[in-house]
Amino acid sequence: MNTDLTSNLNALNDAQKAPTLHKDGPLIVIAGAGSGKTRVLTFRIAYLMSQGVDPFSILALTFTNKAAREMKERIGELVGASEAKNLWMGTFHSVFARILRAEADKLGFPSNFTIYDTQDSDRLIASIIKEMGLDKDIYKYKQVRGRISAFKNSLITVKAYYNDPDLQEADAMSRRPEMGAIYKEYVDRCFKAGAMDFDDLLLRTNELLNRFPDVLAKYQERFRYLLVDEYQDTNHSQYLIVRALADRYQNICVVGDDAQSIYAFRGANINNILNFQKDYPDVSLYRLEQNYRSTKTIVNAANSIISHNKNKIDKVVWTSNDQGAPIQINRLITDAEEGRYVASSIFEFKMQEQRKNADFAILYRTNAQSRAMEDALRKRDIPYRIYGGLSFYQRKEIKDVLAYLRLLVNPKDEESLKRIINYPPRGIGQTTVDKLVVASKKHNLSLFETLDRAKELEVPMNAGTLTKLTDFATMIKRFQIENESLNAFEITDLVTKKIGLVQELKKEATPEGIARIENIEELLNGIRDFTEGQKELADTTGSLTEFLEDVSLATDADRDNDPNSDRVSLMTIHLAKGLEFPYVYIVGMEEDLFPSAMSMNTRSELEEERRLFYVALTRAEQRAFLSYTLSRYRWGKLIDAEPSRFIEEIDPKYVHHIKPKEEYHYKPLVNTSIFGEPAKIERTPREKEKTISSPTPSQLKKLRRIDSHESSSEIESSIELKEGMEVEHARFGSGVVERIEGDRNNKKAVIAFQGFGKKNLLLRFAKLKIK
DNA sequence: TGCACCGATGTTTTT
DNA sequence: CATCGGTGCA
Repeated sequence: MNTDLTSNLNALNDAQKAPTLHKDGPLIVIAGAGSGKTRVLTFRIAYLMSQGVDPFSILALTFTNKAAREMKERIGELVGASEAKNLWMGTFHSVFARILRAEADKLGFPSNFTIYDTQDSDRLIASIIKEMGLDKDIYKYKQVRGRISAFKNSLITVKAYYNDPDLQEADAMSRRPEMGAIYKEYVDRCFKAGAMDFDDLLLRTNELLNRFPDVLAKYQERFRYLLVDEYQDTNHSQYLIVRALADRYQNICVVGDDAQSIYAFRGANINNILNFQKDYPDVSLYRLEQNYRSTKTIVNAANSIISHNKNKIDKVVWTSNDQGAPIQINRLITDAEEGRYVASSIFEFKMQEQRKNADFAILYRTNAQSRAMEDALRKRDIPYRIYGGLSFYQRKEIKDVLAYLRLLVNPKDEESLKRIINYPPRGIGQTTVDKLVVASKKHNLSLFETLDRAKELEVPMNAGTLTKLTDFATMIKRFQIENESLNAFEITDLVTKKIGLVQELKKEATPEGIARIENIEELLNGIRDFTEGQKELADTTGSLTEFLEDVSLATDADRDNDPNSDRVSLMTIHLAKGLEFPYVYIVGMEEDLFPSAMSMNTRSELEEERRLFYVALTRAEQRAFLSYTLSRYRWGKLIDAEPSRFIEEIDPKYVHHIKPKEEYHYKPLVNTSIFGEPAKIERTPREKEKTISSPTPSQLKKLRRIDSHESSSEIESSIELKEGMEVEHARFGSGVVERIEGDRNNKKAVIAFQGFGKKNLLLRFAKLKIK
């Protein structure tokens, strides 16, 4: 065995070593948060390779592409990068998209099939509803899409739907008797367009493995060792794929934590992990319960939260780490103030404890909450990076360019065609498109083919329009020919130049237009990097098809161009899974927001929200901060809020309620630290709530007005401080200015405080009072 | 057919 | 508060 590997293996604890060294046969690792789950997976793969297992026969399914990449890197460090390269690692979606490309013809799909994203699906469903003449208020496309997605994830095909009277009745009962018809039309249209949506990538893989035993056998042979990370978040469709592939050799290793199952809304079935032992009677079960990540306070507080759930595997996560600081709970008036509090707090910790920006994360339940945080961070010049939300590839201008590329790779792609047929405007309007759709149905041709042959098919339209159609078709066909001899970057460059999109945006000369041009340039850079990167890999060609697949399955977290830059991370709790940060702020701890109003109807929904909170809290290594507001902007209106029930569920011995300082709001010129005196806690937060005077509605209005003004810190920046001055700091008490350095916004002062020693404070933000 | 404007409408979470 | 779809006019 590689000596590096041996010495590294010795660094594992016994509980980690056991599953790592388990060679053949099924095993399940129930791993508590922060217990070294990823380590076990990486070492296990490295160990298998050291035992002579061919890397080509190992398939590891991870939850994100990023996780796969990082794991591959770490394995590369253990066994050598060239060997590690041959491992198959990725998300279910990306791995099986590749397999489906190779086998597409068996299912009647072109090998360069398009992957429809959620937006494509929505548009298609909306147009089907419209074409069928259904009431769009009853058939809401998002609900319909959700229903179809649920069917697919449970492997209910159109045929199965029609064979199941219960399903049909359920839809009829909810006044949607045409659900099956929409489902059928949607599937047909996707097929005709040579397109698969996200769910199809799994459903069609199942179809492939079920219908073609030889194909199944091929991949069973190929992937003799299977590893699945985050197994608690697999849905039924994924579960069946794994079971089918593992059936022959039973070398299946799944790792997960039932307490961190947070994807039920997209079909994840927690029973997959709860019942794993039933599926594989010979299974070895390993538990990792020692947490290496967090303080005792955080681990125990998290345990106290999850104990409120009924449906779980019993385990005790523990740690030998220090006790650590209590979890701070802050009450703020508005969401804007919450942002300011977080920014101030981060700032103070940076100064006092010499922390980097990257040591901090702000986690929230919904993407919309990021705005208040961004505003506050910007005001304090704290660099940050947002993950998720509207991802780069979902921006309009990017989707427009990509639509051209998708269309020339797969001319049957109806959604892409509709998107760009008149963008930039070329005089082909809705009426024409509608006529083409009708004709394409009549002749059973794709939309592009119909358009291309509009004349011979005698689609009724005037000569001018016909010419425009021909011009468009000619342009696309020219791109197709060019594409044969160009790589992904060159063809994209050509297309963006030829369609005149950039010129169009330049003409606008608006800030948004400029930003869009920059985005398109960034896209081009991204494609160049991609083609360069692919040159080194033997099994790929750097073709447009591959790039488009990468793009459609990439998440924003994958597009991290400078992972080393020092920034505060902002993301939803869902995206934070698997990550860790020294300091974690969990904001918006309010009823109806977290837990979400949509998830309080059933016990299981509420339990999932609670697991989500568990995930959030266990991201923290050293300190966690919770905050809630009394009112927050939602749909542009100020809504009253109530503290989340989850706050009360934490064992009170681990929390510390920060007493709200009203002066902070009423007199922004007075320098008060947001960290006031520790509140004495004998009561639950909700009881306490009553004793602390809540602002009256008119006061609230006044607060809001102050709130919308400049933050107090900016006003303070004008204070002229000189050496030798005596000052008062809300936290450090009184002190003497020893030295002033820096200029303008970055003016700093070294101040000797009594009892706290010397501190270097940035004047712009330090809350100082001159004595 | 294209564009500017208006009102309705909706927000969980993501591959 | 955004975005979307619909409407009405050039």
